[in-house]
Amino acid sequence: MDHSHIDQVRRFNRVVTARTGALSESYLGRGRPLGQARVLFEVGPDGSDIATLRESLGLDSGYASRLLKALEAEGLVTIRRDGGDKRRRLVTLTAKGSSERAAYDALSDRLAQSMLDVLAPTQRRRLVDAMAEVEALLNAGSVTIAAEREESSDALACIAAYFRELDQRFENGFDPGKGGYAGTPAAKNPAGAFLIARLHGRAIGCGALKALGPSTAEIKRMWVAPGARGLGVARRLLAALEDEARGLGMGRVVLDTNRSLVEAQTMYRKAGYREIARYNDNSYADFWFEKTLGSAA
Amino acid sequence: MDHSHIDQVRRFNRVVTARTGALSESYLGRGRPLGQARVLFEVGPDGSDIATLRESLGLDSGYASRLLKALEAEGLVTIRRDGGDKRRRLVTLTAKGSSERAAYDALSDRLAQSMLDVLAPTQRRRLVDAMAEVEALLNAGSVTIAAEREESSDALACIAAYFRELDQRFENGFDPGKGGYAGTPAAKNPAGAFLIARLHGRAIGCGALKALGPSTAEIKRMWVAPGARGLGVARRLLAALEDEARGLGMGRVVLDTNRSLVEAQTMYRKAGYREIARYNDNSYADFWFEKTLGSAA
DNA sequence: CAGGATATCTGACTAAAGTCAGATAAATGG
DNA sequence: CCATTTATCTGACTTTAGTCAGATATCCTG
Repeated sequence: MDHSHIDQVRRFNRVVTARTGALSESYLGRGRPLGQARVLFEVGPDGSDIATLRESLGLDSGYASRLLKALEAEGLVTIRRDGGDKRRRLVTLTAKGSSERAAYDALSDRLAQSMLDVLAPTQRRRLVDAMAEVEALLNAGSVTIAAEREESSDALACIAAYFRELDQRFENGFDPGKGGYAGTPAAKNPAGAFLIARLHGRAIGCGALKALGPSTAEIKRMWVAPGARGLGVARRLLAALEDEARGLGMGRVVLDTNRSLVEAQTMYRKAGYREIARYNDNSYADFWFEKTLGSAA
Repeated sequence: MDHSHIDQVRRFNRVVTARTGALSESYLGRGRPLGQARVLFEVGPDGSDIATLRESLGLDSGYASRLLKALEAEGLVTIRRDGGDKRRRLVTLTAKGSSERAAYDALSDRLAQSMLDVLAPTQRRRLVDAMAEVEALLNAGSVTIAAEREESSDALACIAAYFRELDQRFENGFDPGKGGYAGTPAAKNPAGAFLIARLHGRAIGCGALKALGPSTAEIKRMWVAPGARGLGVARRLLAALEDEARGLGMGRVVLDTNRSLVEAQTMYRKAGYREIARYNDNSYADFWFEKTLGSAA
């Protein structure tokens, strides 16, 4: 890889950590160790249970217990049994705790503010836009893709969102029941797969594989949530589906698409797909593609 | 200010600190406390004196002393007297120290690498570009502007760079001795000022103020280093010069500029300057501007 | 209902980070 | 040359962060 890229990233890391490190320091200004401040903040306005806190902050059980006890002694939180599972304990902020938390919140705001303050409106806009871009692309690195059951609630939600989008984008709308579209669900078709892309646990995309014959699989239901587009998730989903197909011994994948999904067609071509003749009777399809799979990626 | 901007900055801070926090953790992987690792890294390939280390890492003198002693005991650095000032001590890496430092360097590289790895080339480019933008704009906040002596070496270097640039950009070149350009140096003209813009100590821009009469000052030698453009430094320099003029009791500032400096003209107009008739015999000038100064900004 | 799993707490630690008040030696400024 | 300042070191601390091995109470499963 180009080393100038790495240098830029390192320069970025240096500058940004110097800036954001100021936040931890300003937190200390309230006379409370950082650990306690972080817990107080993480409890949040609606409270939380200890297990969730430990999970999200990565704390040892003993350590968490002591931090909370310190906050309780200061009168910032109250800890009580969970009504359902009596082993669990729920943490909620007292009035005093809420106002302390609000103070930390204000400090975070002030730091953010101070990054923008010195800039003119034009530069401010540019900074915010660039930050959004960095954030999105860094998050892209945390996107995981894994096979899941097609009947899971996340899978169904993805498919529903996908259908909804098709209905909006196709010239004459879209009805999953019509047009010879409905395929055999993967459950009834063992030689298939359903992949879900997740970002921090949230499902943000999906794609399905369905066997058409002994050596050909069809890719269907490729969808990426609008907020996660432009991050290469679709490209990765496609590659993962091809890997699945390869794993099932398939030598070729095909897919169809509608003329209104222009970005998809561009992506398919870039991924090595080439247009072929109609291979099914899906009345929503305008283009058909295929790709021959090599033995390895 | 728009709160959505603040929210974006805070989201950015969260995501980025989570990512860069990984660096500290990976540093711990070499079995040495972070404090020691940071000192070892900061010593750098060419060595450093203790005072500089303390300054840049913000360490207490006792703490620094102990950290260095630990590194010395491990055989990673040697500490010896400064030849000149014998109170000072110089720290240099041993061969072993250099290779340890290189290992930390490689860890930083690997972290940077890992941020890029998962992305496709297109997204990689976008991330690097956005990072460069964020870095530059955050640095813009650290730019300081202060009056300095016009004869200081940094001031002279700025002016030299400015003249060199004019020579390149003007259609027929530029010679500071010719064309009625040379003004009375500020030193001989008490009612004036010379401002330098600095980023982390480095001079990155300048601007001078020279009295033309009891209530009119001229702005000259406005220059910003090419690498620091687009950050609003010129705008801030201009505003600072106007403040200086105001402080000197001036009610009006004027300036001249060459037709090839298009961005400058745009900036002047945006800052409230309006074009006036020729007021001097500078043969390099094509446009003349003035601005009436209110009592407060 | 027995036996294991879970959620939390307690006590007993350790290491790291950092602070503070001198002590020492060299430099600097009148 | 004397008083100050500066650069560093030493010893004696404190606080924070974090770990680990039980102890306890509750829940879940067969």
